[in-house]
Amino acid sequence: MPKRGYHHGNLRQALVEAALRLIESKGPTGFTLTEAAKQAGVTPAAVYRHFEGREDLIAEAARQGFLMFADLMQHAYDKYQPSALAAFEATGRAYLAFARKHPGHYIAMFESGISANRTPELADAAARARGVLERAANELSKHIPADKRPPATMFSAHIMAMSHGVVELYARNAPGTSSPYAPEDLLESGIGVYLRGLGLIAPDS
Amino acid sequence: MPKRGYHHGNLRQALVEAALRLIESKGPTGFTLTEAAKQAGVTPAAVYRHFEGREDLIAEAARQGFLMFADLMQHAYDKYQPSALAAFEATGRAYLAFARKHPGHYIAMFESGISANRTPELADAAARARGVLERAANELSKHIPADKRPPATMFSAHIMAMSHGVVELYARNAPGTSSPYAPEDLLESGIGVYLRGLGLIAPDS
DNA sequence: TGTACATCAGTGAACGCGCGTTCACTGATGTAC
DNA sequence: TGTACATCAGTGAACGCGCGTTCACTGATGTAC
Repeated sequence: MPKRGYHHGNLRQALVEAALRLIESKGPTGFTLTEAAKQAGVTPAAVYRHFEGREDLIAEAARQGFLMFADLMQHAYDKYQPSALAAFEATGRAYLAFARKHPGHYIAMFESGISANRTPELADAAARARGVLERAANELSKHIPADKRPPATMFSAHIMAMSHGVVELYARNAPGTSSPYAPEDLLESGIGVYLRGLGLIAPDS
Repeated sequence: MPKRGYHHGNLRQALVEAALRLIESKGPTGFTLTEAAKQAGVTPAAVYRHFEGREDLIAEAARQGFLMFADLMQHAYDKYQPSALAAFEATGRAYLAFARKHPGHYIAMFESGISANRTPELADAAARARGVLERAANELSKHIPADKRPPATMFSAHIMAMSHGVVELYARNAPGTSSPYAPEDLLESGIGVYLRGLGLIAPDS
């Protein structure tokens, strides 16, 4: 962390990290260019050497998030290969694990109001994450008879929806909204029922 | 709409409605006390005759939303009785219909950062909405053999998660994030697979 | 019906604040010779 | 190695803005007699 001297060293990334910390602790609304600059030990004006403005900084945080997200899911998937089922389930668990471990990134990606199509770089990163889950769904769906197989994109959309819903409704919020179930259990059991519905798990287990 | 004269007539509700319009068009972040007052044809200071402040106004909008939400789901449920299955599916459709028809309310309820436990009134309204879905889930789960029946609260949590996820990921956003599927189809098919997984729909249909 | 009065919903001016952004600048760093 | 110079990352002051909130006030409305 070369900070001595007039120049910062790696201000761009320091700003992204400060932004992530702020987004995590204050929500996307509470995040402020000025505050991020202050946390990075720099004047607000310095931010404009590295980003076009506030939104651009959030977008970069989101982009890095999508890349990590994709890597994490890919890694989980690979680890449980060659079982398409186990690998798929691991991918689902990785979804929630990412949201828990990197809430700042998650919020920047999904709750900041930044469109995933804001820049080509951001769109690419988002598509890469989506691609991991879709490939996992695609592999898994080969185990369903072709005539009763839903499209893999629909299938993965269902899983993303349930995962995102669990994160938003049950894994966020400190107090109060408590459900009696741990988010992990909720998601795991929900995906289990769903996969049983697709005939991928034996009906009685 | 009695507006003539010095007094407004029904400023409290006019402010809630202005807030809903603003939240819908600008997001929870874009919503402003000052702007809501202006839209209601009134000085910002007048708001404080009816609400404690900005958050309190949003909370009231959310409260009204939860009540409407509960009514809408209850109505859908009643309409398809006595078939527990049809009634449950109708309730799921009502979820999405509400989110689509009343985006301002939906955002105030789920995306504004207002805790559902902020006031007893708000908590009651939220609990009432949750209760409708849980009763529907409970009725339906009676059709599952007791030994392989998941708790109705978990069951309804799964459905809420998937519904909320579909709303957030596929039913919001004007451009870009387009999935190839209509949110209604996505949710209906997702719930269908899920219910099949519970053994509530014949495995081959 | 008419008058006196209490209530209280809304006014308007003011506040302090932190925001995002701009600008001309400065001085540390890296490079060419 | 030493000097001259170009680059460019960060400064600091300033901007205009709209925010949420407060306050003493005013005047329309409703009520008692």
